[in-house]
Amino acid sequence: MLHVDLDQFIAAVEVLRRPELAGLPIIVGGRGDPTERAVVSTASYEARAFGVGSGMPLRIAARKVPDAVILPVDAEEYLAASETVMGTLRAQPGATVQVLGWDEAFIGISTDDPEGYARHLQAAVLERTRLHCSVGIGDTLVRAKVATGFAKPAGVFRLVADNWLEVMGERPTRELWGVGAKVSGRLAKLGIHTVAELAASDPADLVPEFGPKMGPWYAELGRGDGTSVVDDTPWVARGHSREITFQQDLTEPAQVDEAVRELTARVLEDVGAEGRPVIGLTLKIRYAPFTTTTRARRIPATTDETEILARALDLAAEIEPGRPVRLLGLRAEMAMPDDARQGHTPTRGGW
DNA sequence: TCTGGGGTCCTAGGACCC
DNA sequence: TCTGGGGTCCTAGGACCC
Repeated sequence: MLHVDLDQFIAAVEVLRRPELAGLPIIVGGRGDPTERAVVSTASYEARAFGVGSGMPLRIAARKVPDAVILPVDAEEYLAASETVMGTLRAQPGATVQVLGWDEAFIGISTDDPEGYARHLQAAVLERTRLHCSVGIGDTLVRAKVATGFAKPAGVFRLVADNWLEVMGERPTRELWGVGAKVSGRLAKLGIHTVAELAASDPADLVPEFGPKMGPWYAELGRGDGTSVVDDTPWVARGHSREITFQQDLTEPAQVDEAVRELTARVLEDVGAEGRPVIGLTLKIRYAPFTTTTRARRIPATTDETEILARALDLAAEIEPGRPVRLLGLRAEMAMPDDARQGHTPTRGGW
């Protein structure tokens, strides 16, 4: 299968509607105001050269790149561009398309010439959207996904069982899809630093550290193994959430109360559009300066918005009085239809 | 330097039941 | 008084991804 990933997607979409920005260091984040509390969503390659990356505070990014063009996030525009890209991929005869996000998808296809097919896809996407993409070819989803990293920008790379260890073996485990900073550190404590070492590890040896599911799964990941099924079953969200970072920390209970009403209204916009009952609520609380905690409740299934608001306010009542609050998030978990796809990427998280 | 906003899934531990 | 063994459900927290 193939994995398609648009190059610097958000920045590229911004350049499409403002061609004069081509070649400039572009930073997209928040409302585009670097004096506000916000972080970078995407930086163009020109801005990345200054050390700016996703997740960095916008204020810091602006300091690193004094000449940067800083733009607000325009989710609707990116979603529209994404739908055109995915539509182009789905229009390819014989292609099964599993969307992973705005700018990524797996493509299941049967072909004798995957490189040729990859080039064909790139040309089709470029012609339809004027956007460039990179394509990874693999014999598992994990290998295809990792391959795309070697294809950037605008290239094609093949990673299969035969060359997996040759290409990835000496690289740190952190480069695997699903291994982050924490897990790579815990693996290192077990003497496992490289992908080859992880691939050679006994899955049972990882169970005490990572549990019965994750332990063996990491060993499999080290070998690049896993599913090779591209699943285009429509995705059904398990829940919807909204977060607000306050420009000034909240100190009064009345402010918190008002914020929870606002959050609930926003979450219900998404939930209400689907009409599925809410079965759980989670309130995320970030106290200043930086401790995050959650309060969760399972609730009797309901679509009654007054009832849901009352439950959200119950959770808010558990916020420690007098402690400044910097962020609040509310997540509503919804009942799942029986035929919904269960987990559609080889890793938890993602889309 | 000071940390978005949207998601998914796993684990540990306690409560509770038989 | 001391306390099995298995199971499910729930909450809090952690980790990762885009």
